[in-house]
Amino acid sequence: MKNKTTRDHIVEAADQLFYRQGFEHTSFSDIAETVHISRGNFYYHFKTKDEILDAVITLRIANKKAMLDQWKLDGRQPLDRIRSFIHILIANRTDIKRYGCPLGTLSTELSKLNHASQADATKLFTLFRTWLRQQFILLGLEKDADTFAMHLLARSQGVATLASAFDDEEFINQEVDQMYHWLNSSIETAASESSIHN
Amino acid sequence: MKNKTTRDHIVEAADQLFYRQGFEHTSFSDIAETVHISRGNFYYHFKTKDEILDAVITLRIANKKAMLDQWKLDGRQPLDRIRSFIHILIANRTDIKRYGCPLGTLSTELSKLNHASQADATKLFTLFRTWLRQQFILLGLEKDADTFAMHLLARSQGVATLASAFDDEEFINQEVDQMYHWLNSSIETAASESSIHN
DNA sequence: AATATCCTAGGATGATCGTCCTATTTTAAT
DNA sequence: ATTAAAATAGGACGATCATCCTAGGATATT
Repeated sequence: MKNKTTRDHIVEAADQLFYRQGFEHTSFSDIAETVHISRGNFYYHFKTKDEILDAVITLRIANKKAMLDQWKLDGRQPLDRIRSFIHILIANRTDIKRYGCPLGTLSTELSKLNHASQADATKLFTLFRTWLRQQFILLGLEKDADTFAMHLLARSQGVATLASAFDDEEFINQEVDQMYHWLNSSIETAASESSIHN
Repeated sequence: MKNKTTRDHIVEAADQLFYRQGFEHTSFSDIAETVHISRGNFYYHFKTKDEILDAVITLRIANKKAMLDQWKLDGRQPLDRIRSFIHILIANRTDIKRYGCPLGTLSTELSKLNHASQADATKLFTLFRTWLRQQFILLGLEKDADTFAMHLLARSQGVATLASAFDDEEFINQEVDQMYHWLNSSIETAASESSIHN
């Protein structure tokens, strides 16, 4: 494991601050203070705020990719991997309750700012969408794979938003249970439909 | 219908701008330009930006209440009223695709800003939550009324966020259809369970 | 040890923002 | 018609922001 560079520290601090305070509401000074670095030093590593944003998005994509890859290395099967995705809401429930979903809130904010990097933020969604779709395909649900993927993304998103608005952690548990049930019944339905046609 | 005052024009312009650009990203000048009013005149009507925000939230609550009341005046029954709620996603799909959900995006932004009015923004959610719960109770689903209400809120929220992120209007149609089905089957399930116990 | 490159610090700049103040015009009441 | 109040205009202020610049210190290569 390489030693972290100043640049790494900046990006990680910005990542957290953008998540907790939002991109626009986070200033250079905020990040500099967090990293214990002078504002001037900043400019050496990042010429503009947009460059930091790009770096943060790149970092987030890399982190999420690494997480998905790790699940595969752990030997989890497709169904279990989808369950792991749903379980993210539980694992991160404290942060989600406080700050919402890191994907959705950034995407929404950049959309309102009409920011050039909004397309990059959407790539984070696309990463999960493509990955979820692939898992459903591996389960033999090719026909509805993308629909299922988008459905799960949307529900996770909604749960995060409302859990944050109502400051309600129990709601996350409720909805996660329902999503597990939905997953089981979707697979059963598809399996019985398939057996009918065979 | 009373003539609109300058104050009304300001609040309506702010309402739209906060929705499209976000609260923080909208400046006094932005609103003043939209209303064709000098920045100075502004201060006469609203001493602080937070006052405008409060007025906007109050307006939104009033508008939504009026909408719900109208449905009742139209003679719609509880089941149909819930369908009308789901249908909002279709009716406002163009705006939702572009700017997301007006409730969720404001609530999320104020949460990140740690803004004092965040609790008021949540009242908008609570308005729908309470109303939906009441409709489910009228349908005889007392036990799960609040769970159902929150479930519908969350799904609408998620649909809006992803439709905006992926700029995908068709996804809204897909999910709305699924929500209609979910509504029917939830009612059927509850009815059959009730008949078992009787 | 010399030197070039990397890294850091902190102030300067111009723009924008929310807020405030004061002067002028319009409207309403007597 | 006179006068008090409401409404409007536009500039001023202090703070904050992203960005830029310059000077000095650290590090590495030779």
